[in-house]
Amino acid sequence: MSANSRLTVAAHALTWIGLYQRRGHEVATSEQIAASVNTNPVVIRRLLAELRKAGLAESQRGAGAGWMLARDLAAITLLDVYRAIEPGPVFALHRAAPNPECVVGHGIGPAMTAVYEQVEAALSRELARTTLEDVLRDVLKAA
Amino acid sequence: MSANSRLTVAAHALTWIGLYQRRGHEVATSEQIAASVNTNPVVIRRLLAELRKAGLAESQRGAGAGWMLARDLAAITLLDVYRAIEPGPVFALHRAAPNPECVVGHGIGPAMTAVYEQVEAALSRELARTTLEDVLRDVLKAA
DNA sequence: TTCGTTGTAACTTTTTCTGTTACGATGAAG
DNA sequence: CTTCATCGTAACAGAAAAAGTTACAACGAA
Repeated sequence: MSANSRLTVAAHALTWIGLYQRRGHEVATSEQIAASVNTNPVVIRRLLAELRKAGLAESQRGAGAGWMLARDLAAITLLDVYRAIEPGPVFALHRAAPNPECVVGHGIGPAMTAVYEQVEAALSRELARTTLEDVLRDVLKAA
Repeated sequence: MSANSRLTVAAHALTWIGLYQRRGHEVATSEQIAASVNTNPVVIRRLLAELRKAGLAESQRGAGAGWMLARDLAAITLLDVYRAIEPGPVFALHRAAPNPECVVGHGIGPAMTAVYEQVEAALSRELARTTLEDVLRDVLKAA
């Protein structure tokens, strides 16, 4: 599976902002966040832009600009983050449509789709069980 | 998510072999299977080679060669197939290690790993609930 | 010996994520 | 009303994996 790190980085960024704000700061810059994640600030801005569209983050422009949480860490689940940044499903059907004249080729798509929907539902239930507050608690416990 | 169709194609191939054998044939060739999946025979051979390593399929060489199931369709779950062809996890941690001097950068890896293990477990449970016999039944029902 | 099929290497194409550079837009501060 | 730090975003390069393709040696039943 060509796994990606988008959910990890998004959770990292939001958790970082949450902790930073909890320590009395107004806004966090993409450069600060990128320094913690160890990546390029543009990568962070792109991800946070998607999270803003989903109503999880907010940004200010101009001098003293930066990023804030739109809601408390406890009100953001990993499912919220996942849905904000991963539009596609985990499993895909055939790249090219299978032979419709073959019984299996004809029926396999709907059959697998039904299974994949159950899998996505289970995955969603699991991601919904953890909030970013839980993540931050684990992070601070490890320190 | 960079979804891939490997599980779909593998399930398709095994189900096709199962149905073909059930209709009285000894072996199925990669060319026949590829015609149903609508792909290149080498793609099928590569996938089936991995399934053979996992003990799900068998092959004969020489003239009249081809592929057979190593066990009945009812004894193969989608989890078996998934494990045979997908070595990696669904979610990845950071590509480059985050800043270890930052509290979040230091603790986020273990925290997310714990979550991802729960997610993979849920995904496995769900895939284990469906056998290829179930898939074939759905396929034939749709015909 | 023939011949159809597997086994596998090698290469190309496609796709997605990631990293990087560049620069206009914004808006608070002075 | 100028300055300047930061966002917003386009554009492109690089990396990695899946998928497609070609080629050919190895095999083994007939």
